[in-house]
Amino acid sequence: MRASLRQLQIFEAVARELSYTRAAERLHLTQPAVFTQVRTLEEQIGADLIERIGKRLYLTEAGETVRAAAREMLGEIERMEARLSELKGLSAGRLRLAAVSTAQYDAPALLGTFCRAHPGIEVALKVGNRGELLARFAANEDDLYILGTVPEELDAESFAFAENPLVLIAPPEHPLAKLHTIAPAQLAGEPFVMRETGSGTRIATERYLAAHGLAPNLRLELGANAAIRQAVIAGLGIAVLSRSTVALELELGRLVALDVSGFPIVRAWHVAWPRGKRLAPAAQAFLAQLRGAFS
DNA sequence: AACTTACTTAAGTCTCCAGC
DNA sequence: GCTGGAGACTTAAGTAAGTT
Repeated sequence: MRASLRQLQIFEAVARELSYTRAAERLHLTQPAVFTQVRTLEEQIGADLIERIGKRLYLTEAGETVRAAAREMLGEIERMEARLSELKGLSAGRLRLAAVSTAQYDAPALLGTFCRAHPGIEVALKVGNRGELLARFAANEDDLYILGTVPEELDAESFAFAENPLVLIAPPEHPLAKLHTIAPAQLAGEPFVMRETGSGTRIATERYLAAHGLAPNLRLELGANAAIRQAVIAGLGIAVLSRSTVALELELGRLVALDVSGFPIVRAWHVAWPRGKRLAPAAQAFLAQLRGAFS
């Protein structure tokens, strides 16, 4: 048998996703490439590993066996790489970082500083919404996670490393735009554009409104901060967003930050990792940089 | 019935490497 | 240094199943 490590790696991804397309996305390949690799592996092994019933894929018994073996081998290789990079210190290694989408405006600057200080370290940044990030956390897919607040029920170690002020934005022609020290009660009935339930800024907005006895008037729910920004510019409502998300629009005057008491809501960015996780030198160095930046 | 999604196949490109 | 084969990948076109 001449199965290659690459074939096993690709097969493992397909077995995990039960989809050639999703495995291809995960591996940054095209779907036919993934398909042919798995087909070649099957030919090498001389057995079908995957069967298709209708549109769904299933692992055969041989597939389950190969998958278990592939996981062990790939895990062993990962441990070997980790040990080797420890031996090499910070001259080599990998930092896998995941950040909530709101942080995507702040994260690159942090990474830039880190990459200049440690050019031998390969850095991967995944950006997703809060739910996606927590799923990745649960699956232990990254070294460190950057998010607004760390859920209490999460078994994580964390610390705050930067301020994250949330501003209340409106288009410049909005009646409240010219006013100063606006009372929260004047927001009653204002239509809001918000992120999906469970997002950090959504939670902060609802908490603020509730604290002032206001019921949220949700006009539009959008899944991305950029979309919310455009909706507010278009006059569909007002919104609470991280200041870094709208810094450029505020500067250009396409949006204004309303001077409502209580705003900006000052929150902090947190970095988190699974409690007890043995962090690689690269991750430890990144944490040290973050600690240095805020203190 | 038309459309969308997902898998399959064929043909071709690119890169690496052994052998001359 | 050149050449040809192998391996890994992409593009393009096609088919089948599920959805609207």
